[in-house]
Amino acid sequence: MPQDAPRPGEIAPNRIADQPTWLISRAYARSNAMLNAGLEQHGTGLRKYHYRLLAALAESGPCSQAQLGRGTHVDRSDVVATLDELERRGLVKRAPDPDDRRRNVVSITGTGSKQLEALDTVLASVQVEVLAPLAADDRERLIGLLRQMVDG
Amino acid sequence: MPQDAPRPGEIAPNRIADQPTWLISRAYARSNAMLNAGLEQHGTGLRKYHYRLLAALAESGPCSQAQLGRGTHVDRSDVVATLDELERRGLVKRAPDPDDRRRNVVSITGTGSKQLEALDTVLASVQVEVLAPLAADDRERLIGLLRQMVDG
DNA sequence: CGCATCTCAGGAATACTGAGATCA
DNA sequence: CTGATCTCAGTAGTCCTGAGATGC
Repeated sequence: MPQDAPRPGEIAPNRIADQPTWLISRAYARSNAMLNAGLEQHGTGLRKYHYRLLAALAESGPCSQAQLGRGTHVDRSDVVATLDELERRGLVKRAPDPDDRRRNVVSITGTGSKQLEALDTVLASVQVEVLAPLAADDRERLIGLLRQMVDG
Repeated sequence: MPQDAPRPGEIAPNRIADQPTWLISRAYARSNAMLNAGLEQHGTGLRKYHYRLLAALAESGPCSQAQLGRGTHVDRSDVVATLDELERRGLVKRAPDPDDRRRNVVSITGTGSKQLEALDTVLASVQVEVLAPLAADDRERLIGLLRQMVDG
């Protein structure tokens, strides 16, 4: 059981409570907890990195590991390990690129697409859960502001 | 050198790009990078946890380790290790609580307060940097929405 | 040559769990 | 006895770095 739930009358450092870095960190912890709970509920042992790579592959089609890493912000080193895992489960395939023999062409398999669909369903409800405290128009507003901040 | 900078024409998974969990994760990565850069520039080797505990102590006065952990969302186990480090540097003091002998009363020292002041200066500019891509009124809006999300 | 790609080995900070000893 | 506190030991996932081998 988590023993660190805030209590009435406990210290809550106002000095940092309004700092964007603090709020973003809190938002991330919250969002991540819900995301991990969703992934765990799915029960396949797949995690954030697996999902990111599968989603990118499904959307953009087969591509190299380097492209995959850049598009999903997964480090090149972790791409290798995550793809090892996905390949072991038969969710993706690696094949040498005949046009550039440095590269692997990674593609999602049929099994992988099915897994991804199931994951998408679970994670869509996580998105709703994350934004639940906000009114409908505030959700769009927050998304817009965040996108502006990370893109700019 | 980071090789994972996005390139024009590279895959950018739209399927997940508008998901709150993704945006929050991106925002956190960005904010955290700036925060860590600020802390490193300060050059004392102090990190997020050290700062959180120092800030909470300065604001709320001496308190127990459990209170400290709950107020700052630092795990009880990490509170111990972080306080060990802070105490070793003379930035905080631990003393047994005469009223409840299970507890330590933790307080910030003069040296600790000075360090905290310096950290506050550095980190204040990080806050500005994090919000830089947004217009002035959007910054307030984002802060309000985030607070609402993490509090609700 | 420089540069990109894939892989491996490993580090560092974050976040957490379980258990034991102590004490209210 | 129940439950809180402090401590220790250890784990897991995230994020990152350096270096080697290969190929453009």
